[in-house]
Amino acid sequence: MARLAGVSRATVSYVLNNTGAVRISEPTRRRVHEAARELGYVPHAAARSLRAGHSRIVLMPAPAIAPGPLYSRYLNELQWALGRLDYTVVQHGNVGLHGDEAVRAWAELRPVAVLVPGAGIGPEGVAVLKRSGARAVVTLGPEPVDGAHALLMDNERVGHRAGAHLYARGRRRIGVVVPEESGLEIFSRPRLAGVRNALRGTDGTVTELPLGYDEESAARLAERCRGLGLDAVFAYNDEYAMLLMRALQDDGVRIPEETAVIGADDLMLGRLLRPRLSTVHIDLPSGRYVADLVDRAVRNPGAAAERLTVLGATVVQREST
Amino acid sequence: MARLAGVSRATVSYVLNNTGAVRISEPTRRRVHEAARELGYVPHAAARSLRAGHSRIVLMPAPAIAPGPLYSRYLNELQWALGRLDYTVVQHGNVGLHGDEAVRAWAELRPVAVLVPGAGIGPEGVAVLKRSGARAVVTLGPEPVDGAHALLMDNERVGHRAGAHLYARGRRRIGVVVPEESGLEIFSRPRLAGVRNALRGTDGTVTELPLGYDEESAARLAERCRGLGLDAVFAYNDEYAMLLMRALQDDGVRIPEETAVIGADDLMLGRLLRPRLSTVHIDLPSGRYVADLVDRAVRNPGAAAERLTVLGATVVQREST
DNA sequence: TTGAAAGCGATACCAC
DNA sequence: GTGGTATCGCTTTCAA
Repeated sequence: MARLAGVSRATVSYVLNNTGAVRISEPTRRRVHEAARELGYVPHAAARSLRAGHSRIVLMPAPAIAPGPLYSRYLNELQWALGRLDYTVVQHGNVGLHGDEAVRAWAELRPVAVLVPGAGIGPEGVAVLKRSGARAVVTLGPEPVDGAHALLMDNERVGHRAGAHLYARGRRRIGVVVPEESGLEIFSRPRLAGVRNALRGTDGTVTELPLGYDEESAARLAERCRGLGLDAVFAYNDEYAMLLMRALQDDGVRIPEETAVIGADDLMLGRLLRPRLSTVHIDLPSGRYVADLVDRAVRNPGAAAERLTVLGATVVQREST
Repeated sequence: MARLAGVSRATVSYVLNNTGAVRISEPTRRRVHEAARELGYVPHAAARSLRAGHSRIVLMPAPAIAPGPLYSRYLNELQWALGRLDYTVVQHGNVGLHGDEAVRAWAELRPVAVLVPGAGIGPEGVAVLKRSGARAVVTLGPEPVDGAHALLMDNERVGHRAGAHLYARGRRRIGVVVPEESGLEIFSRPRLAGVRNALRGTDGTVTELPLGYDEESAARLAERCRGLGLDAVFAYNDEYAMLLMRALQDDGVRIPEETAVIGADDLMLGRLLRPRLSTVHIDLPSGRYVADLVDRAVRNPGAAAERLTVLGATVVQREST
């Protein structure tokens, strides 16, 4: 390539990588830089990582369905933080690939670390990734996976907080909205379980309420709520809560007097409703924090897998409960 | 590697790639497959694309700020469609990189095609990508870029539709909400311009209204609206519309009688407000369609750059206008 | 039907 | 200081 600019490729490599051990004369450096710019030279990541035996790629599977606005904000923060540590963050769009296939598709890129949200991987998957050169595998999900570091997003706790809050406010017949949309079970099931646990051993009851993300479904569910005699509902997140709350109001149900409603995720829009929507605010770990964990794991691949619970959940009471 | 399983690496390559021209004996194939599974062998994408001279990677820069829920749905559809055509979709998290730097970071991965949303690239950028082996560069944005195929997201039209609608409903003093959050200008500026164009030469006036995504900002703006004597507002999208509408209502403004409000993007949540929010529904091209365009461009890199306007905008009148 | 060997681009070591 | 050269994992051509 740019050795057409007068020098050998080795020299080019030295110059462009600013190798400390070897000193190149200033005129030569300039010639190389100029030639590079002129030819629009861009190093070949594949060749480099082939030679080096590893890449600086941190791979994340792109989620099949956006879990909510929270996630994309979080993702950007994380990308920024990893970028500062000189990693290249890459989201792999493996829609339609499952389990093993997906893992192999990720492994082909030989990422130095893999960040898996949800439940997209098992112990064998982790092993495949590690054998293929990944120095760190980090899961972000409800439970740890053997061999991988775990950031435990304890959604069970979210449900527990909501359940305890409603019970403390005197509610006994509690419904829990679970999205019908598939791909959200990883989050919604633990939230439901959390409510159940909060009410276990009390006189409260918990009813699962499937809800599709559309108005007809909400109208049907509102009607069903009436029949069930519920006095409170915890919805998967604020969007589903808004949907149901509207339908209940249209049915003449007074909120919170007859039925209390609480959501989760603390979206801006929940504050706009009347009554203002109570919610469970979720604290995700900062991007910095996760980025540092990844970096530590990469530098020290032998270390024991860390397991950290990283999801703070606090009830924000507004007017709907 | 798996040649420890009895055969040469060439044979392995044949078997795993199902090469048609060479036939391998069935027992050998089995031995190779078994060994591969046992060793957890995964081909090395870098080595392959180094040798082949090209990859199957379609690269998209990950947007710094999610333009809305519409986008993630669209992205998934696109990823799925490209996956079916055997491309590997990769979102490059280049937060903090600008212009040229970002383009070079993308080029390092030697993608076969690059899909750039927004205004993230200029003609020189396209040239760099092409020199580095990209067989297709496609922009999704307001205006075409030399050398690249363009899917013209004509946000000007969105604003135009909204402006024309409001004017037709008898409104004359029209405010246009523009997000204060940076990164959204690519979408918001053309929408504002569209309203201006729709009202050019009439007795209507257009006022730009900056709005941050929070309640205090909305309250301030609501007050300002009163002073300006506006009788209609077109908001950047439904979320900003909801925010402002709530603030106006809290100020005692009757909607739509005193002030009409219309948003854009046709989000589910807009229907839940009272009055139901009017909106400009946006038709994005199907993932299939864009995937086919990319595939055509890759197969036939010499062809002239296609320029297609791919954004349908229709006013959905509900109760707020 | 299989094996040997060249070569993709970048790098690191070793001579000059 | 600088220029050859072997090397990474894989595909492909050529020979056997």
